[in-house]
Amino acid sequence: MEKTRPSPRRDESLSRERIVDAAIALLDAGGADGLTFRALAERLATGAGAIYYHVANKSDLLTAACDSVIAHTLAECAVDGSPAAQIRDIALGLFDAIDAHAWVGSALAGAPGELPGVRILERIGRQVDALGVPHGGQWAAVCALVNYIMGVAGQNAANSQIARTHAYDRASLLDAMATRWSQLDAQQFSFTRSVADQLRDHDDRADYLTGLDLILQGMETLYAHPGQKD
Amino acid sequence: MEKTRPSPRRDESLSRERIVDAAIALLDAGGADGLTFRALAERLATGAGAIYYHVANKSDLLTAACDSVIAHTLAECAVDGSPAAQIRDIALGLFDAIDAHAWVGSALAGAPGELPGVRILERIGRQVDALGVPHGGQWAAVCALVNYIMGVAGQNAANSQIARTHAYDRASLLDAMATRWSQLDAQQFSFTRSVADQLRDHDDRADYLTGLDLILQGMETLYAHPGQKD
DNA sequence: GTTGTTGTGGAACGTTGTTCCATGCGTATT
DNA sequence: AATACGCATGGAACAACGTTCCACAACAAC
Repeated sequence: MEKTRPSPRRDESLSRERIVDAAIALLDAGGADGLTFRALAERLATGAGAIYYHVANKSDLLTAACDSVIAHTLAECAVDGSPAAQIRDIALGLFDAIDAHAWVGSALAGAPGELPGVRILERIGRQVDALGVPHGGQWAAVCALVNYIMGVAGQNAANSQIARTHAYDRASLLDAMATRWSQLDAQQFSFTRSVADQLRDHDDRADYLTGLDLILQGMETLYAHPGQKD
Repeated sequence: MEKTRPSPRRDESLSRERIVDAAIALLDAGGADGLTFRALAERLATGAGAIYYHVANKSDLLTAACDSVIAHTLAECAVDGSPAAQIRDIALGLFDAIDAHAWVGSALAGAPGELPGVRILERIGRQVDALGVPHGGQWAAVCALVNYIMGVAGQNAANSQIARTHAYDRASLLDAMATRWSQLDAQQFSFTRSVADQLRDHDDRADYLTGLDLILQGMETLYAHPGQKD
């Protein structure tokens, strides 16, 4: 039986929601390392112990913050259009959300099977079903899409983590990486050197979409389905 | 000018290689949290300060340990067969390596653009080129493959991290997750519930390969190339 | 033997997540 | 109205971590 909250002592009393909101603010401002129980306590004008009454531990808090962002992101994705178009819309929405809140990437990667990840699985799974993929192949197909998205998310998270700790911007980070790549051994790393230049001014978002389309195309080809096109 | 090492004081003196090997042993035994400068110092019968003379910091050490595993793994992959077959071989080799040393997954994800990641990029890039993908599409294609592999790696790392801290084995972990999924709201999470059962006894490796083939198939379809089949 | 450099070991510092507990406030009971 | 109870709070304390620092040992060169 749910007991109605016995009217908090103040209107500004502590609550899981207020804690999660403050955590998101700290994470957005300081990256994954910006979330600290001490900073959180200060921002909420309380002690560290009080927070633990509403939140199990840091991992729990991080997952809750992540879930808040994911839920809001998915709520704003289109619910019409062809299945493939919806998948692209969801994937792009997630990309932009993770780009804006890089910590979401690592939080998502660190909490497999938890609510935020499940939300993504659900939304993509429905569209894969609508796409006509046979039941036997749905699990593998959805996993492929989700794993790809998570992989990109992880890379983005790591990149902006590095950018933050080194106080670089994205451009100089990529430039430094491209320079390092082009100094590699010519024989041992011929391919890497050949793409080092493209690294400098490539479009993350566009490449992301291209990769997504590769998977979607593979699904369409392998699970040949009746007619419906993008 | 390279100065020849002035003959170390002992044969069992400290060296970067010995440190990295000890780090790998600790990581294999205790997961990503098992690597500690104190534990490392104890195992090497020295102090923490001495280690810092050979290694810049923990991140540097972790990347070096990761690179050692990746380099050895890639060295054992087949160098014959069709490009697609070689890509599968490389991807499977990486999967097994990360399965055996789960910490490699997170180390790889946390060091984008560093040597271990570049090794993977290079090996896959060459095969994508051999596959007949036009130069303009190679970067995106390779990124798609690598991102997918990294996504799976991250998930595996997170899963075995959880399994370790909760002292679960893989089976009970998946079982607990499946149970949690099947208790979700029937309307809001219909797809997730429909695949919850498949979660219990699915084959990670097989699903991984299926996803990989999805991408390879997409590449074959989109970048239609002359003849060569798997 | 003396000097100088290359490595070494361990103490110390600042920061973190987490635990613990004395205390305050609100509600219910008498 | 006074008391008692329990939810919720704030902050002190603890163990562990990465990292820095420095006194000093081992070897090489002279």
